[in-house]
Amino acid sequence: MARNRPYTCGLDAAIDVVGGKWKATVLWMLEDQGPLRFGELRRRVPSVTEKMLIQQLRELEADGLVHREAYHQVPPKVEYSLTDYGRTLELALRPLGEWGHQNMARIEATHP
Amino acid sequence: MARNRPYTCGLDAAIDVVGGKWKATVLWMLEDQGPLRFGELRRRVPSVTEKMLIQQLRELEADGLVHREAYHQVPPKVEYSLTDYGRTLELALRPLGEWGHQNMARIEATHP
DNA sequence: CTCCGTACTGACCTTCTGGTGGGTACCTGA
DNA sequence: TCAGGTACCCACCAGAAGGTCAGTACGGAG
Repeated sequence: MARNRPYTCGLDAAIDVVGGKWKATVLWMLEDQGPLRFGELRRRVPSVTEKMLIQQLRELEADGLVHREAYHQVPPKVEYSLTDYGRTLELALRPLGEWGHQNMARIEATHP
Repeated sequence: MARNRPYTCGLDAAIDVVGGKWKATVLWMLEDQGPLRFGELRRRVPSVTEKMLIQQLRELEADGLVHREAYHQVPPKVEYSLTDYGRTLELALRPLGEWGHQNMARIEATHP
């Protein structure tokens, strides 16, 4: 995402954090469906590529929104979950998600 | 913004609409400071370029979020304001804006 | 002994966003 | 006559975001 510092308002900052193409979806999934393994997450967001999903997860992890738990097994197993901080973001995103849900038809119609 | 249809959740759709670099700020300004002329808007969002501001306004207008009122005068005068639909979006964005405001220090620290 | 599944990594390429620097038309005031 | 202010438009370009395709390590199944 294009950085825009210093932020003129909280909205800038928030969009900076959650503006990646898949981040909101990942946050949503992790809140909605509990901790998920990498592969599970991937299967739930069908059109995302592995590289993209990893990239977004790494960024979310670096921002402290997502926790990564690796189990040292073979085959490898890694679980992703929301941190408390991540949960506060998800909460703040709810109204926006509902807005999008309610207006989806209109958005699809007017938005190129 | 990168389109992501069909949307997997309302959040996708909403971010698609509001994800432009300056859109949230413009929405915010128009709600907060009433109808504004092009030049006023420009002065309130200092780092935006004219081209970008116009582009974002056009898109917001096409999405039905912003109303454009041109007065046929010389020198030209154009006023931008939120539509009712735009106001509902602004409302849905509030919690996110507050989240960003409250966590701005953390965001600036952890976010590259 | 080769193939499968897991969770990645890296090189490379394409698409899109945002930025620069020019130009337009019109009237006003100096 | 000529600069100044308004609200734009257009061609071009740089860099970031996103995508494709290949490859890695490890053990178990066949």
